[in-house]
Amino acid sequence: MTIETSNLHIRQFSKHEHLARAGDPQRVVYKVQEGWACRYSVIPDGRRQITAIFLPGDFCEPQWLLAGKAQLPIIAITPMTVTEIPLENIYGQPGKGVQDLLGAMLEAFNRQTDWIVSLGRKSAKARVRDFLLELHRRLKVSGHVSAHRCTIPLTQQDMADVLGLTAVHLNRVLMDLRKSGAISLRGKTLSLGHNEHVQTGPATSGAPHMSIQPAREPMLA
Amino acid sequence: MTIETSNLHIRQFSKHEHLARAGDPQRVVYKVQEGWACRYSVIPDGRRQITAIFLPGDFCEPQWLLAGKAQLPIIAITPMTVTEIPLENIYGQPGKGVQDLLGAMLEAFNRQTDWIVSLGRKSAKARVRDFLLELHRRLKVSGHVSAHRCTIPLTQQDMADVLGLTAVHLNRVLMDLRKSGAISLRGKTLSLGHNEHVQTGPATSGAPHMSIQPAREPMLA
DNA sequence: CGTTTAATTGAAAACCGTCAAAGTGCGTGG
DNA sequence: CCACGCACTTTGACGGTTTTCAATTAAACG
Repeated sequence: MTIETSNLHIRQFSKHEHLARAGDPQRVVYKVQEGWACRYSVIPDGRRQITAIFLPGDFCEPQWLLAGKAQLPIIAITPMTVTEIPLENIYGQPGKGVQDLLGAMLEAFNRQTDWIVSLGRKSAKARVRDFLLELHRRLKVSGHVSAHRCTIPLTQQDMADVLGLTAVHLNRVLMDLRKSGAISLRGKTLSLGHNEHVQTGPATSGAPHMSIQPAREPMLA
Repeated sequence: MTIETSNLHIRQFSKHEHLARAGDPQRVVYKVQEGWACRYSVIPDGRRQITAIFLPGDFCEPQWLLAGKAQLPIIAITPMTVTEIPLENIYGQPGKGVQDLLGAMLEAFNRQTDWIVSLGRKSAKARVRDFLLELHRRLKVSGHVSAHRCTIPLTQQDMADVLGLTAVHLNRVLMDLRKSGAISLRGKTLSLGHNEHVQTGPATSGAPHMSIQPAREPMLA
């Protein structure tokens, strides 16, 4: 359902509804207002790998501007509210709109690079810890978090599919982290002990407020 | 060393020389003419994860156009010849140059998504097989390959660092693949049995000749 | 409340890493 | 030309991590 509100198309998705399916032509990009979504692929044996998580404030997905279609399906993890950003209107004026999207694409790119490092070289425990800390960090930006506590609407199967683990093993790691103190996820509530903001790893995603840094002149000025 | 040849800056790198270091401002993007390079990160315990491989014909790295700097180091795997593409000259005219770079960035993005799936959900054997097949496929584009044979200048440690494995285990998988027939890497020579061109997996990287598919009008027309 | 979905636990096996050593190839210098 | 050094590959034995299969408990939802 689409509603026009002062030049802003608002749209809702219900839990487990697809925002896009593989190959769908996309003439809009979504900006998430409320709720979580993810991009995933399913391999032949039926297992799933989640390859991106979309939180409030995120664009979904910037690269649709370039590709004109969704390569992979996006599904809502919770009920969602999004605004639609039409791509047609953006071509003519290569200004702030395009710049924002390309900057967001760069962020997403760097986040993927970090996940390759995580999946390739970190233990299950470190992956889980870093993932939860990253979620907490990203949620801060949109104010969905108090100092040491936030809500994670993912099931353990969802997290396992992000982290390249089985749900059973993820569960064991979560228990382990609880006993180790510091990080505990009970139900949907994530609690961080103190001193959990320390640098745990992202090499590229960098500072919370990363933006485009042109070599000389701003691109597309 | 930089040589001017009809408006084309040619540059050489020797084996193991860095094309860029973490944080380096970049006012150019390279186009690889000869040789291989890779992007990597090193985690605190000293282990390395390679997050991109650059082959002849590839841009290294398109996202420098947006970021204006290298987030991660790039190192030459073999001696290399590259041409420099200055970014300043490209800003003014948002034409083919920018479009090529953004298209290449999209390809790199999709390739990273595929590697997340591979690292997260495939066995070591499938990862190695798919990686070697992908290299063969990519080398075809630049004609560095005969039908069922090509040269892979990577050491087994390099490949292990791409695939998130130890060099010892990678070696065992390679032996296993040789005995299983079909795929064998001996020295630097990769030989494919017949019928190894079948679809093994990439969900997003798509057809060899992927290009930007605008939703309506070409972006930056 | 009953039904469904998600979380938790246990035991066994498969997969992959670690450590240590030996073998191979290749270029450099004597 | 040969000997040496060096980097890379290969092998074995062992241990740890993660998966698999199966069952049970707890929580969420009508």
